[in-house]
Amino acid sequence: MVLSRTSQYAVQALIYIATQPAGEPVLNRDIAERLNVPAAYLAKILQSLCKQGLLDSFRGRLGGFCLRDGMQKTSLMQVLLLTEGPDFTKSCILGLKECSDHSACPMHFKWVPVKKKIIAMLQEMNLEELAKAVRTGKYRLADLPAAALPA
Amino acid sequence: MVLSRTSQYAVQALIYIATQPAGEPVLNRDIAERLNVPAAYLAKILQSLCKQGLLDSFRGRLGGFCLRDGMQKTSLMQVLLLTEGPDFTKSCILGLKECSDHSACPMHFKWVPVKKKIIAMLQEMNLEELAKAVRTGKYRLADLPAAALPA
DNA sequence: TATAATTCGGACAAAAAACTCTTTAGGAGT
DNA sequence: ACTCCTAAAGAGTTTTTTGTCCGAATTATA
Repeated sequence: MVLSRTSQYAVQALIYIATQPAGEPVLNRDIAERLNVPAAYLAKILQSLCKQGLLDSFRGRLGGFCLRDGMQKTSLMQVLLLTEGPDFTKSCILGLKECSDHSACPMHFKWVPVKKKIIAMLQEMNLEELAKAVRTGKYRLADLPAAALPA
Repeated sequence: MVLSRTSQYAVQALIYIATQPAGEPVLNRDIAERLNVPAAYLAKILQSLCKQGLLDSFRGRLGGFCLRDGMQKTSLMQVLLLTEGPDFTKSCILGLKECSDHSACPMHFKWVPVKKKIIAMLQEMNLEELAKAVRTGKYRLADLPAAALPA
């Protein structure tokens, strides 16, 4: 019931970045502090998301990470396809290499409709919306009291 | 989308054991061959399931593993609670230690109903039923052609 | 131009998960 | 009693995931 830690950090960080004023780069260090996750590891994850086109990065003073233009509405599904790999939704729950309607594992026909629900849920949540809900104070992004929010 | 390999092996093995005549111990070696899974590793998993009360084991000639009496109807939920641990269903999808209706992560209220579907699915599937469906040839347990079945 | 602040890249380390090997112990058949 | 077949147990190995460290490249500003 479970995403890899890498995916969890990625989603948390992306939502956090989306809560911040667009165009102003956010420091890796600040994200890491705010989310209470290892900074050096988070940096790797963010760098990878840059290469994959979700984020822009800027070096030097006033540097940091921003959502790339037009990526505000990226769905969690798209994010997880990047962090978990393109087979994220494709694999058999019991690990069979071949498992389809035609030749199925014993869980297949119960699992497929549930998996569809999961996919639908992930597709209907996007960074902008989630960030908005976090900004209103409705939700917590980390195991810490909601941080003071920018005016 | 996603069980640990350990859980996958456990479920596959338990269903396989349930397909075999009750009371006749099944050899670890045979299960491993049938499922195409590392035998020594599978043995550890089965030993653990013994300690946890799901299986009985017998040493020496005519030894092997059987479902413990009365465990035929064990649900996949019960199995996964053993293999994935008791927090299997309890943890936050974003990894927050505290995440509840009262103080939620941004995915919480979308995730909870989906999680309920998953849990319901896992609770309504039990070893006996699954084994029966496999015995009829309806489903495959491994990436191999369905094995010849005992008369 | 110098400096401080940042990301980038690669190597490294630690921890967890997956898997193996070897030895011991127990039970069945002869 | 002896032998063979099995699981049990524990240590060890390999692979993957998670996490650290450090030096180099880049940029704003004084």
